[in-house]
Amino acid sequence: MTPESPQRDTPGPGPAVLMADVARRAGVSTATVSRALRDMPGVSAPTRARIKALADELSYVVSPEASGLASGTTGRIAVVVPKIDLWFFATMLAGIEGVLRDADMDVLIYHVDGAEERRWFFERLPARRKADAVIVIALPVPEQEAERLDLIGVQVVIAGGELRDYPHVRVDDVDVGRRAAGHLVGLGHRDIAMIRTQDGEGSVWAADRARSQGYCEALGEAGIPRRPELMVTVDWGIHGGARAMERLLSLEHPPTAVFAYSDEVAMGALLTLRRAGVGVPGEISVIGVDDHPVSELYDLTTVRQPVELQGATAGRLAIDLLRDGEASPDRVTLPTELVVRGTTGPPRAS
Amino acid sequence: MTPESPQRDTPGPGPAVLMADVARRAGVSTATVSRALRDMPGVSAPTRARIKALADELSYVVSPEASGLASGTTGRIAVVVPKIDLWFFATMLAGIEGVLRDADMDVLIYHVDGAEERRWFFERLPARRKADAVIVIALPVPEQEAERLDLIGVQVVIAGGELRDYPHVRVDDVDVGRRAAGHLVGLGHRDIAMIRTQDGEGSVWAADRARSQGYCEALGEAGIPRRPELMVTVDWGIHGGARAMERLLSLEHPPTAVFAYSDEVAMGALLTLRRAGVGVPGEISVIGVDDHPVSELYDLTTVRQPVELQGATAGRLAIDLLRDGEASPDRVTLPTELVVRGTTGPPRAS
DNA sequence: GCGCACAGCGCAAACGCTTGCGCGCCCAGC
DNA sequence: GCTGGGCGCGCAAGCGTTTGCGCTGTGCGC
Repeated sequence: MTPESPQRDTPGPGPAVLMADVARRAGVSTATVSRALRDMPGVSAPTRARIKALADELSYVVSPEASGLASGTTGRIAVVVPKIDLWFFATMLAGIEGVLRDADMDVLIYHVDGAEERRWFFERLPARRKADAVIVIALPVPEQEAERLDLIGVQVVIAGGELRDYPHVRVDDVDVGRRAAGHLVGLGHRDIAMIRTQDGEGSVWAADRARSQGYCEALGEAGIPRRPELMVTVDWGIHGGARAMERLLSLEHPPTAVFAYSDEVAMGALLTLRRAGVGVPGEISVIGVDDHPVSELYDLTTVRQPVELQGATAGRLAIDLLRDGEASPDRVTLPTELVVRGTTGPPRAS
Repeated sequence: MTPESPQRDTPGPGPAVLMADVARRAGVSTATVSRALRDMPGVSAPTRARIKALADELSYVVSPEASGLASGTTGRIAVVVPKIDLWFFATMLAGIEGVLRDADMDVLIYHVDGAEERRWFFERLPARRKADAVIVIALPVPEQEAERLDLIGVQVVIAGGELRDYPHVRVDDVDVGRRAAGHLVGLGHRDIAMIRTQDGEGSVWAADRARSQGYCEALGEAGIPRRPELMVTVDWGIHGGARAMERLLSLEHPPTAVFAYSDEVAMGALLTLRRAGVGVPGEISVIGVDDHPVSELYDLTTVRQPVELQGATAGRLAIDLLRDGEASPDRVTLPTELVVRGTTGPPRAS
């Protein structure tokens, strides 16, 4: 009779199967199992195959804790994301998650929404020691708080913007603004408004500032005098856009064209225009930024930016940085594209 | 003078400070430091205070890997989320993240979008051994795949739906459907359509099935004969809603009211109606589900469901389950609420 | 005045891996 | 036939915490 041995062939609740179990059944040491499973040299092909098959059969998975302790690595990447319920950030996150998953990295998220949470995050740095790298999706951070990121002790990558000297992936928002306003100028508009945005706490984000600058530059190059009252600032989102448009319509000389910070803002503006019975683009043209999934449906002219790709690129950057130490360009600017649809046209012949 | 070139390998103040460092400086053993920092008994108040202050000063943080290895716990909770770029899921995630962060738990996300990724996820179970619990945000899973969740070896909680016998947090979607359709019936409508949805791959999700059932029940109770052609199924989202409405309008006897699976679908329907010049609610009433942030702006009547709260509740449930083993009710149904706004009204007197 | 209980703390054994090093063994080259 | 060099693998020392247990010293009851 063979000595009674625990028959936990069928994995299930109960003590997890350890590397030692695999090693024993394979008749090798745990060292060899470890090397075999991670495709490290020093294991013959047959042995490696046998071990892998066995591990598979026992549905063995390494303990990330133990592995991490021993190797000094976590296999995780932290992602700091503000306003996760906004399309832009969620999509960016999806892009990041995709490449990280393909690289067998886990994704830890830190939702940092608002100034208070931001302060808390940078004060406590809860991500410390928990990941091999940190990806921060663009959010406004005072220099003083940003400095604390160095304490985190791992690579930091910025997605969708820039921060200090950290490697980043973004689009050229000044160019975006110039392009959008330029399109309107090219159509013959001279009274061009811009709807700027701020978050719920009144902070203007860097992307907004850049797009505004582009807008100003485009008007300047066209020799169009600035009309400050055509620049309105509202809270993000559809609501803000709607309110902004109301303000613009109430002007003595309303604009003939509007450049909205984002497509969502533009949709809000469109809503107000429709309610007010103002023809688009007959009386007023509208252009946004993003190419939000529903923009096509609204026939909205926009400057498309590759959001998911920005996330994916940032993820890849983080991984490369981790592996090669110093690889690939570490300041990436992705291209944008003007998508002309039905909400922009020449100004009404006056 | 130190001609030594600047080391770029100093991303932080040298090697991380360990518990042993804290212990030495405090003149105690690491055991005491460990207990002190985690507020465990066996440490005098003065000692504890001294240790905490010191740890703070050295900005010490425990190694999650080491701590995890020793304690057999990870301090992490995995969240499985489909379609993270949709408002519903992102908001649910935000709710979960909030309570978990407050409980000092980290959140690992697994974006499982589509059948292929789903199969892959349940086949490999990449979350295994990586978290103390898993929260699955409702997605359709074949029984055969769902069974594999047991292999994960930790608590599983379902948010926004049900799955097998796992504890869950959700709303009563049958009731939601009954309520929405009931509202329309109450207004006097008899030709009530429903726009159902499927995901990009043609699967109808459980919530949709439930709401449809509620719809049928409401009509049945009112003695309204079913007109199968009034039940159309389209892909999620605004686009789907728009297309569905087009189909309904092309019917020989179009409905006088439409119950859309969600607010986003309803918005698509509204868009089509506006384009077609159909008065709302004059000629056709529209009701959705969710109370999406922009629904108010569209003056959309809807059945509100507490999305973020569902997430938060699921998170809390997971934590309680972890701590007390078996606490609190583990099958929670949150209330919904009919929000009557401007897109529903009595049918046109015929 | 003698124990006894208990508070406060240290010792050291896990926890489950990774990895530097060393030891056979087989084969090729002289 | 000897030797040198790999290759394939095992040994064992960590990796930084947690935690059961044991030790000391104080205060209290009798």
